[in-house]
Amino acid sequence: MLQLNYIRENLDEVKNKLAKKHVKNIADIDEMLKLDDEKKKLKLTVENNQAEANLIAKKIGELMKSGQKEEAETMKLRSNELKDAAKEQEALLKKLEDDIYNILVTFPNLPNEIVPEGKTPEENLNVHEWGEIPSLYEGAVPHWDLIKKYDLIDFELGVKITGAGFPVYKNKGARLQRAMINFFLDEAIKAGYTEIMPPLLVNSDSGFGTGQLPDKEGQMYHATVDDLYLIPTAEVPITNIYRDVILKEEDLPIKNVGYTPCFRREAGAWGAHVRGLNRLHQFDKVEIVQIAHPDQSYQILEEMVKHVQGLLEKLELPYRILRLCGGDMSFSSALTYDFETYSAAQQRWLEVSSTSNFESFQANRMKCRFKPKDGKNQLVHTLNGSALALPRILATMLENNQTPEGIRIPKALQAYTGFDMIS
RNA sequence: GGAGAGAUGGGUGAGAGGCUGAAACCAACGGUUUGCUAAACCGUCAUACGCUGUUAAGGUGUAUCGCGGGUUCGAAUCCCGCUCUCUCCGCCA
Repeated sequence: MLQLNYIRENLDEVKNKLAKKHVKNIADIDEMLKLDDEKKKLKLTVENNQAEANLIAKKIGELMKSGQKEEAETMKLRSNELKDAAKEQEALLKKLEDDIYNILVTFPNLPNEIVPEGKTPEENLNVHEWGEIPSLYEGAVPHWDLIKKYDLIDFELGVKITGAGFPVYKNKGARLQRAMINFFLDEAIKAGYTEIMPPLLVNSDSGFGTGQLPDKEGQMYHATVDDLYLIPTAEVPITNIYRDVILKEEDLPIKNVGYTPCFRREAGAWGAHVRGLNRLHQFDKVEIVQIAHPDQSYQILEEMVKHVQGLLEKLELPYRILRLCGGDMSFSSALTYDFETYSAAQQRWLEVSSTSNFESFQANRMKCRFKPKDGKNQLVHTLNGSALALPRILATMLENNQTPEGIRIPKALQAYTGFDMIS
């Protein structure tokens, strides 16, 4: 959520930046500011009345004590007058506040200056590429065939137990999952992150804090009996640790990492390209989250990007980094880097990580602030990144490393898997 | 699932219609003392949004004692509803 005062003080800048994100209702800003002017005026009246009422109440107390009953009764009349007037005004004030808020929450975060112009994924800026795209041997196949051939994942079994998009990992497939999770967690711990094992269900306050609610309610599984949501990413519980918290300046940055399964309904998102591991309702992900000082957040974003690069390079997967253009960025993000690995059998790039700086957008919702050495409390910046999401990593790894003899496991993982070949 | 207790500032916890934005203690911060540390002593120490002020210092108003409503001139305190937490019993990995 943007800060109203910031919008007011930087009106042109805000409008330009929203245009970069292709926001349609930019004109609503003027309407909102107009409502806010009205609100301020009304609020002043209400507060002045309240001040008078408070004063009267105090005086009545004194008069009663000193036994001046009649004077007290006269003052009560004035107090009642004020009260009658207040009722209507307060209702109007509340409506104004609601209206302003409802407009305010429709605006996405402002993009950073270096975000490329553009509307579609094609306009994302390729900022880095690493690794060689492997040429596969004759007879190489996509991962959905490999998993069957080597009995690593059983989608049909998942359908039987739960439904489409809930794979059952088996044998070396299951062990590989466990190995990757441990590898990713260990790498993050080495980089100074604290491991967190959060709950997998969250309440609606948490869903709101990180921005899944109210807009993306349909994307989450909702356990209605208890009104809890299955987390779509560890970002939700791990970031919400700091909801309604005032941190000390020296606590920053806070670096947390967590592995969790992630649950996504992906309502309406299923189409032709989503075979195999490309899109699932349940998948595993290791997420890094940082709570940062505003002055440091971009430096930290670079650090997080480097961390993800390190993981992909250790896994020997060719990848590229895209700086997302204004139109392709998420609602809350100020700057996002997407990582894609090249899947040689599908001959396409697959998104495996998204690493973003949300600046104060989430912090404003969550009311997460820090106390500077001097001056007023300030909102923190929040950042997170997948490090990494497993399914597409697995897909690329299986496809790119396939040989006629079997599938080679990257060196960095062998200590975790206990095997170097799937055959 | 059954029964009971409770929700107050960073923490513990007092307060039971006006003297309470809230005692006391702890923590934190600043200072005095000190060879250093400790101790002792003094002081500061909630948040948001307004108004005023040079976008300063400061002053000032309103709101907030889980949330929502009610009673009252006046509510942390009384009444109603909701939510959550804890304890005991039951069930259970």
